[in-house]
Amino acid sequence: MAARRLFVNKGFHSTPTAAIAREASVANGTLFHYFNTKEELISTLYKETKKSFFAITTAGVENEKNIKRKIRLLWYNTVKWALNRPQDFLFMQQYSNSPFISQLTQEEISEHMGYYYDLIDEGKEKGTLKNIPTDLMYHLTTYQINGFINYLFQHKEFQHNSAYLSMAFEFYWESIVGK
Amino acid sequence: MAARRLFVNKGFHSTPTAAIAREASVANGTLFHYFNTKEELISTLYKETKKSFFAITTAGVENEKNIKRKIRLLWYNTVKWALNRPQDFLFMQQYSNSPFISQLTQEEISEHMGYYYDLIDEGKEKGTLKNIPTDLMYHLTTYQINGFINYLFQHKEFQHNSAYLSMAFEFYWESIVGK
DNA sequence: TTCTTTGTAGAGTGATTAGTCAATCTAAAT
DNA sequence: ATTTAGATTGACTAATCACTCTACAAAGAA
Repeated sequence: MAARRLFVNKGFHSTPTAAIAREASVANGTLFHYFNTKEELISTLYKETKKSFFAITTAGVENEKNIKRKIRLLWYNTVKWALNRPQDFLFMQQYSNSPFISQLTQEEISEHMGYYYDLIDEGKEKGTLKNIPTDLMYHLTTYQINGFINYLFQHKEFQHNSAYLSMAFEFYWESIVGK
Repeated sequence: MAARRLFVNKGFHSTPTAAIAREASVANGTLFHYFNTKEELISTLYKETKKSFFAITTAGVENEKNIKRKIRLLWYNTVKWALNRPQDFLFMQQYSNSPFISQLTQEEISEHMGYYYDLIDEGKEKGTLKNIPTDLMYHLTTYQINGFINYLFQHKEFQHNSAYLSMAFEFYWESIVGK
C-alpha cells in the first residue's frame, strides 16, 4: 500500500485521489477506507518515507570510530539515498516546503533530531567541530546537503564522479570543523 | 496592483482567485483582465518580487572595497530583506519548491545569476575564496543562507541579536574562504 | 455632444475532485 | 452451513474554483 509515491511529483494538489487509486490498482472508495482524508494519506506517506530515510542513512554510522568518519558516512549515505530514490527525496522536500507541516505534532517533527544533535554535541565536546549552537549547526548542515543534492539532480554528469563527491564532502567538512 | 502578496502563505492552490480579488479590492473579472490565467499572475508576482529582492540586496555592494566586505554586505542585506519582508521571502521559497518553475524561460531563471558568479570568480581569482566550481559554490551558498533565514524565523529571539548574526556570518564566511 | 477605447463589475458556467454510501464480495469464526 | 466482520467497489454528490461573458461606467478623442 505505498507504490504510488511516484505520483507525488506533479504536486499534491495536482494529483487527484482518483489518480492515486488508479496507480495503486484499487477503487476510489478503497483509498478512503484506509485514509480518512487525502491529507492523512499524504502525511502517512511522509512519515513512512522519513522513517525509511532515517534507517538507510544512519546504517553503519555507529560502527565508525571517529566523528569525521561518522559524519562522512552519514553524508554519503544521504547523498546515495537521494540519488537512488529521487522520488522519495523530492517528495520529502516538497512536503517540507508546503503549508502542511502544521498538522504534524512536534514529536513527529523532531523524532530523529536527537540523533543528529548528539552527533554534533559529541563533535563539539571533542573539539573537532566548531562551537556554534547545535541546532543552528544542524539546520545549516541540513540545508547545505539538500542544496548539494539538488545540485546533483541538475548536473547528472557528477552523480557518479567520486572525485567530485569527495570534493563536495571535504568542502562540507571544512565548513563545520575547526576553531 | 500587488498588495495581495499577503495571500500566498496558504499555498497557491489553496488561495482561490476570488480571495485574491477580494484582497485587492477588485472584482473577480478585473483580475482576469490583467492576467490571463492564475499562473500568469503568480509568475508575474514572482518576477516582481525577485526583481525587488535583487535591487535591495545588492544595494551598495559595489562600493565596498574588498570581497569580504562585499559578501558580508550582501549577506546582511539578504537577511534583513527576509526579516523585513517575510511574506516575500516565503513566497519566493514556496515558488522555488513548487512544480511551476518549468514555465519560466531559462533567461528569467538565470537573469541575475551572472552577478553572483562574477563575485565568486573575483574572490577565487584573488585567492580569497576556496577553489571549488563557481556554480556549486553559488548553489551551496544560496541554500545555506536560506537555511539560516528559516532558522531565524523559528527563533525570533535571535533576529535582532547582532552578535548572533555576526557569529552566523563568520561561520558562513569561514566555510567559503581559504585554501 | 458623440464615438471609441479601456477598465470594472459580478453573476454564471463547466469542469474537476474530495469524500460518501449502499451494495457486493471474501474469508475467517462458530 | 451460517454468521459476522472487514475489504472492495464505483456510481454519486456537493462543493469549489478558474475562467467567461455581457453589461455598464469613465474618460479621452473627434
